[in-house]
Amino acid sequence: MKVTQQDIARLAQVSQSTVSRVIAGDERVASEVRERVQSVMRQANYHVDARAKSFRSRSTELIGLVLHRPEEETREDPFLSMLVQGITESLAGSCYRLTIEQARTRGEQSRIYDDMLRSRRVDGVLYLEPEVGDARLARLQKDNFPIVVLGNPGPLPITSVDNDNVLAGRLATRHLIDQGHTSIGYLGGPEGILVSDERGEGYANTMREAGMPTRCWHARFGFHSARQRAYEIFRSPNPPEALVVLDDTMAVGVMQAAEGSGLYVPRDLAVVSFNDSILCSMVPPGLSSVNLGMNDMISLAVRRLLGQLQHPEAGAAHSRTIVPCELKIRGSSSLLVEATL
Amino acid sequence: MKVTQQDIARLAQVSQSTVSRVIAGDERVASEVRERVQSVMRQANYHVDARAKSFRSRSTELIGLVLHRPEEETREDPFLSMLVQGITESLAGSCYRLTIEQARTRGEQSRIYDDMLRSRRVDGVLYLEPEVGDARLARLQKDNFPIVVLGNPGPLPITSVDNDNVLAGRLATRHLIDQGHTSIGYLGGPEGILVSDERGEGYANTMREAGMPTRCWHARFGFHSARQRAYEIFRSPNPPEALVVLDDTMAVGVMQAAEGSGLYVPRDLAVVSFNDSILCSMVPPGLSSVNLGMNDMISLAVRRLLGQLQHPEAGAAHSRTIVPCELKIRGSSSLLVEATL
DNA sequence: TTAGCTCAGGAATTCGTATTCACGGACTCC
DNA sequence: GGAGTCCGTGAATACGAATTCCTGAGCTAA
Repeated sequence: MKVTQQDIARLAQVSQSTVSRVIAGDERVASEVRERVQSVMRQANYHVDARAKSFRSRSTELIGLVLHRPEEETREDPFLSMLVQGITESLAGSCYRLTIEQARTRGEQSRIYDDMLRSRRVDGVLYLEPEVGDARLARLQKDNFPIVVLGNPGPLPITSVDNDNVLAGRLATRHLIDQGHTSIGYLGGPEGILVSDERGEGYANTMREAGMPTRCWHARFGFHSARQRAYEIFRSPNPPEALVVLDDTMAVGVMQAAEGSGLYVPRDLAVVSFNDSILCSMVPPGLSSVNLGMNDMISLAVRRLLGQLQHPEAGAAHSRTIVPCELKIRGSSSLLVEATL
Repeated sequence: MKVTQQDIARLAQVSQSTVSRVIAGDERVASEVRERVQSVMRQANYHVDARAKSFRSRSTELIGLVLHRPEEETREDPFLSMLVQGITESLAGSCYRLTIEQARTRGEQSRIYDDMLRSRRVDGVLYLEPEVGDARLARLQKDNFPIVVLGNPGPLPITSVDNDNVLAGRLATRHLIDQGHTSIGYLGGPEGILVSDERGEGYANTMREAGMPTRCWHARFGFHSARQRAYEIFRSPNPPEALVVLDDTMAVGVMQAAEGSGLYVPRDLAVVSFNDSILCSMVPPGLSSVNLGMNDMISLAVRRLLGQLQHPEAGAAHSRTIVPCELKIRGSSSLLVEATL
């Protein structure tokens, strides 16, 4: 049957309290007793019952993350992989672990976060990309749950870690302007996606400041959709000679469409995108891309959350951190750069 | 303060037991009482305390997964993304959720699985790619913990879901032979990786049966390492005219090295790899790849595990399922196929 | 009419651990 | 040398929900 601290106590001729103290590493237990208890525990193959422990100590030692259901195209999304690996790696060494749920729809996400925290299934959450004006998030914040937002919490006083998508958009656009292009377009994701809009905003601001006209297109996420939209763009009356594209996957679609349309990259079409993923090295002539510091962002967010969990009293303080981004220039945007992949 | 069933009971003028019964959906509660209780719960914004519930009902409603630390190159591994999305999606509708931990080393993985189960942090696990002769896994099996292996459990009587890597290796090789190639090599991962060895075995068997000599190379995982190794291969005295490569990412590295070595794919070098990921469509002229049915494998494994959790009495029975694999032919292995990406 | 049965719901118990309180002995300090 | 302090340990309690046991009311059947 199940071995409990009671059993260990009996075998080691001590009380259950002492067993608990040994496990907790309480200094006040005599080393002789401690060793006896530890030896018995080892022999009996005792493991603390996490359920009882979390019940009694009021802590599940779990942090939560809610994804939303991927579209078919984003099943292989490398960002999710980075996210999960980054979080679990940052959690190593702490007592906390990660639990993940999936929301069917965008709106369901906040419902699940709410339920997770209120039913105490987790001690805190990494809140992924809240929607603007998320009332549930606001209430959770008021109730002082440990939350760190990955993205933009809007006006809410919640600790957040984000990257500067507007700036990233500017960097990409500025670079293309510096390369001498004047006819530069932006290909974003579906309308209303914050990340896409922000990068587009950076693009638009920069173009306006340079006195150049802006041209924006939208496509669904993923390679195929971007490729198809790019074909349409290249067939249009006055196609752009450079494109800022929402992410690397989509940019690869664009480059393939360029090739299929008889356009050479970067001579006939320059491309810059975002994320600086491994893809950028994979496709000739190399894809220029803005590195958004995702890994830093993730590990920083975890550190912030762990901080909150360890110092719950500091509830009032919150911070907003923007990780720096950096443009990596490769062959897709510059003839000067060798095809350094 | 915290709202408990006690509080609800008081407000609704019933006993705590009745509140619990209402929550559990017990038929025997009069509908009038039920509605009163439910209304009070809603007003008080009551949420069941998951910690107390899991303590009392002896179930955490969590299933566990242990990753091992990625090498730098596999941080963006799309397989992990598929895995997490597939699992969480398959779990939707059940009461179970996913929790993920990371092992620093390959050997630590089984330690963590062991601890998870023995300390009852999870109700069951999806056991990823056990090492051959994993003694800890054997003991867990004996102790009747709910486990489904994703991969090969060896001789252990544990339910498992796997793909047939040997067959996949055969399909890839057979195809290259059918294309008229005679000098076909295999580029695998690091030595001792089961998946790599199995695919290599399929390759070797097929070559032997066709009376052709085998040539195997190894590289570390990832794009860069494969590219570098491929350059070396192409510089060698008698380079192969076709390569079976461990996975798509590595195959892209190979194709890039081919281009850099003045070899045209598929004319001078044919390439076939495994996974049939989105990459295959991304790189010209399209990468032939064996689709291993990962998505099916994942959702099947989850279903099996849920089955075990719901029918723990059927402990003795175990099954082994092999999901079918299928070769997708693209431009990298056949001149006949248009560059259909 | 009464023994027996059904049924809704209350009272009491239980799960395994962490923690608080209590206690006896050893020690310190004036 | 007596009062106060510290220390190691055991006894007792609390955590919140699920569950078992029990009760009293209403019903059926002989």
